[in-house]
Amino acid sequence: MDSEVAKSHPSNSIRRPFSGLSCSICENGSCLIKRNYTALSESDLPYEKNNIRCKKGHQFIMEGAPVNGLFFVLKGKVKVFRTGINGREQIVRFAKEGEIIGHRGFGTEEYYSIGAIALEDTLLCYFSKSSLQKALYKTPEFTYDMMLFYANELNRSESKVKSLSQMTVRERVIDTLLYINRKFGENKGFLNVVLSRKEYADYAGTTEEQVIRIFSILKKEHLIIAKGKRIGINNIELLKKEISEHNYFLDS
Amino acid sequence: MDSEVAKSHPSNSIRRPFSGLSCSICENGSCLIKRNYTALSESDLPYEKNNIRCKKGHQFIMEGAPVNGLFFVLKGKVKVFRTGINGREQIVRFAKEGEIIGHRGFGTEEYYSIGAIALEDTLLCYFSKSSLQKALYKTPEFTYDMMLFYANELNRSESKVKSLSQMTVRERVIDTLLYINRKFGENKGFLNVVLSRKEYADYAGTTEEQVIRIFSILKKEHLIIAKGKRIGINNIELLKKEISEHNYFLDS
DNA sequence: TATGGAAACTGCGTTTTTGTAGTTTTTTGC
DNA sequence: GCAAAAAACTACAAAAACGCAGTTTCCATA
Repeated sequence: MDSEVAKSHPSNSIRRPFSGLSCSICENGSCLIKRNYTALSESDLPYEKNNIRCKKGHQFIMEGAPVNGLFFVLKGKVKVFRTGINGREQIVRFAKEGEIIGHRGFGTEEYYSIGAIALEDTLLCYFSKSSLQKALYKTPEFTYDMMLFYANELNRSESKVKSLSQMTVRERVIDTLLYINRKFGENKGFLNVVLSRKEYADYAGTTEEQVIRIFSILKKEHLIIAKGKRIGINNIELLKKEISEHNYFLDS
Repeated sequence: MDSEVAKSHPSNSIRRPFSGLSCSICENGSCLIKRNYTALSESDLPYEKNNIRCKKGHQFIMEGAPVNGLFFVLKGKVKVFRTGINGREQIVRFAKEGEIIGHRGFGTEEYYSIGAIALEDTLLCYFSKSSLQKALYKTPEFTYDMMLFYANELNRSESKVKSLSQMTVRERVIDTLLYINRKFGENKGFLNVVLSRKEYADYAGTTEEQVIRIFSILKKEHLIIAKGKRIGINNIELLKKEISEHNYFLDS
């Protein structure tokens, strides 16, 4: 399967770099990287010894720290944020198993412009900048995939620019709920991740009180349900319809 | 010089793809592409016959049109936008000589999510998707540069997300003025591009009236001057200072 | 340089969003 | 399971942003 994907190279299929890295392999201590890229040998993209286990709440990337490489999420959930005006937190995105963290700093910046915190116990794999550059240099397929990955992230980011500049707060909160739903899915009728109202606000670009107010209204309208911190989406079709004019970008 | 840049390949220097294409060459009819990428031959990235001359106000990319390639701005100024809610226009970015237009659609989308209009008489060079993919496939350096270019755009876009979600309208308008100043520069004390108040608003994510109101205030505070549509920045240090907490990303 | 149309401007009322402060509910650690 | 702490909630007041409608200024063109 891997080789088949690799062969189809210059294509428009959305394929995430590192999609060939399998979690189970790294979990059992000795890590052999299952590769998409047949041209890569062990020495090109060596497995770095420091697989990192993060407890819930641990911040493993600090804003402003020098960029030495990037993280690959093997297992768990992560929030990526930056600190804004008056220390107000801006959540850039959420990440789960199979995604890359810290790639924004890879291109041109010397220091991380974001911080990253584990939302639950999380297993990470770390790749140094130098080993990545070696791999990129040697493997056009890999570089091409990285390019597409960035292009995709750019689309998602621009979609957010649009929503922030044109949607009402209510719409942005709904948009956030749908994003979380796409990203983490549901479990027994509730979103498969527990976030505080403030975290919803920090992603939606508003305040905690606004989120609380709008959640209250949505509950009265039977569009969502809330049991404490756990939120469930009752009528996803109506929610989608409400923001359908605004073509939000699918980012599962 | 070109070959020296090309040799330094896996580096973090910000180098725009196509930076080796020189405007003067294309202007005189017969176009020989001056290349950064020594590995590329004429057949890899052929010069497409349709160099396009756009009159001021001409829209050369329509939203929703199929993506067949991308445009390289040889000369002139362009605004890139998308139409949002209630037909409200959202200006995504401005582009000048040496920049790429339509690259967002290149990655994974089949249709342009943006439109592009020439702000003045503009000369464009068009590259088809297929010839680009061939060139990308063959030339890791080129792909790497494209990757960095996307990474850069991503940073700029995320910076905008931050400003939209955390700045006041006044701050966003100032931010826009500084962006225009960085992008197009000044000429005899005035910004080197003429935009309507509505265009400033569409970039800042607010309304025409707000821009007018804030321009009035800034004039009274002697921070800017306005002679009709032409805007000049009087005290750039104070303006920068006002939004200095918010690390806006330099995008010249 | 006169003129018609477009853009810029202003004041004011309305709506939306935010902030404060105090109460209730939920979560967490022992 | 209990108590303390944290988070969620509510009502109200304040601030920010918006939209309309009418006026003035600018600018391209005849």
